[in-house]
Amino acid sequence: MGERVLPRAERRRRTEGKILDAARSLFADVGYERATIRGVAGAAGVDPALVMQYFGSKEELFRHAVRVMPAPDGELGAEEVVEHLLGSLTVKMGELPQGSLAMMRSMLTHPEAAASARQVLGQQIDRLAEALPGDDARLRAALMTLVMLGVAVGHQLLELDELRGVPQEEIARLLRPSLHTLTGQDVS
Amino acid sequence: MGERVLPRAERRRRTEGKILDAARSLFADVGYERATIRGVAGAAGVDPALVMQYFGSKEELFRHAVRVMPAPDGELGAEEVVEHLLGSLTVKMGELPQGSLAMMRSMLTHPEAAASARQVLGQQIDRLAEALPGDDARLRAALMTLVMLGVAVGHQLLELDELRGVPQEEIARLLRPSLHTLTGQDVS
DNA sequence: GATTTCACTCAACAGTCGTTGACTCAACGA
DNA sequence: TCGTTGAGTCAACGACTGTTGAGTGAAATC
Repeated sequence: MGERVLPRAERRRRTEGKILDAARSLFADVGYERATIRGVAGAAGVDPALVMQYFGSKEELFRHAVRVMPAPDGELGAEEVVEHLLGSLTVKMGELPQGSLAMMRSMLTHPEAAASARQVLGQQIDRLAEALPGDDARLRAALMTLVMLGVAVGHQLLELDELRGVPQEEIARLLRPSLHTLTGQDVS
Repeated sequence: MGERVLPRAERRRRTEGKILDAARSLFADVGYERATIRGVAGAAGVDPALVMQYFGSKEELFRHAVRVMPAPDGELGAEEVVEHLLGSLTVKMGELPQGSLAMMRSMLTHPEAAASARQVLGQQIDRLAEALPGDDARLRAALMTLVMLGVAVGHQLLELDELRGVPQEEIARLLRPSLHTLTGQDVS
């Protein structure tokens, strides 16, 4: 057939990619503890020993699988912060990168995933807080972040019937006022 | 010492209780998959085989540990629904019953815990929805429930620094307007 | 007081897991 | 062309898991 002979470096790259894809998918589906090296290797069409040879350990494989981008930041106004959050919802409802899903799926049971989640949420909170007025900005930023986390968990991981098939625009529309009141813009 | 001789039935009851307490605590701390029968038995000061003899299997033990009360319902107005939610937050911030914590901890990785969580959240949503006006009441009820879930997860399970030591009244105060806008009371 | 019941323990089985070392064979450099 | 590198496989080890069956001794029953 069209079986081209690939140079070694390229072949290595592709195999590593297949393993990482399989790992991300499995971690996202069943979480860290239920995902097995054998399962990942099987899904990638590869021997389990190869996974170990490439990534060293299951922990390290997980670490590579959930590597998360450092969030490109720019100065935002308090107003557009809400839209940015709702935008991240849009991406969350569609195809949230499987690496993030894997991290979220495991964050309640795998200590390292929990630490990673704390870090990601923490810098999200930091970004929000410095765009919000008031001295309890951090607390309100944390609550806004957790609102989004709750919705993402309910939709992506628990797959609640009430959110199934609901267009993200409608969720964003309903959530917008709630997030807006948390910005502390309006005087009480 | 004061070692009274207990009748068999009473002794059995106490031992089962110790096992269930240990199970709830361990399930809540590390989740279903990382909790072991040996760990539960050790914490209860009992042989692992006894846990099996009493509860049949690890699954059954978990089922008994997370048994949740059927939520005593009464007809509520749309207004007081928010206060009821915030009240459940109060209990969530303090000592949410360990059984519920165990269920929450495991809901992302253990399929049966996920099903249980879906059921509990579902009936919570139902209660809310029938107290809310509008035809998208169920969706708004689901979002309100997920808001609370997100806060509970962030505080109880992830233990975010931003929420550590924050009195529940302040969280309730900040969350109240957000939940209120989700009731759909105000015209747009 | 003899017998039965039952709470509880001990030791082991069988399966699965992460991990490892020796091995095969094709691509590479000289 | 020949030795070397490295991608990939195979079989196994040791640890840990849920689970089980036989066994022990004290409380319950007669």
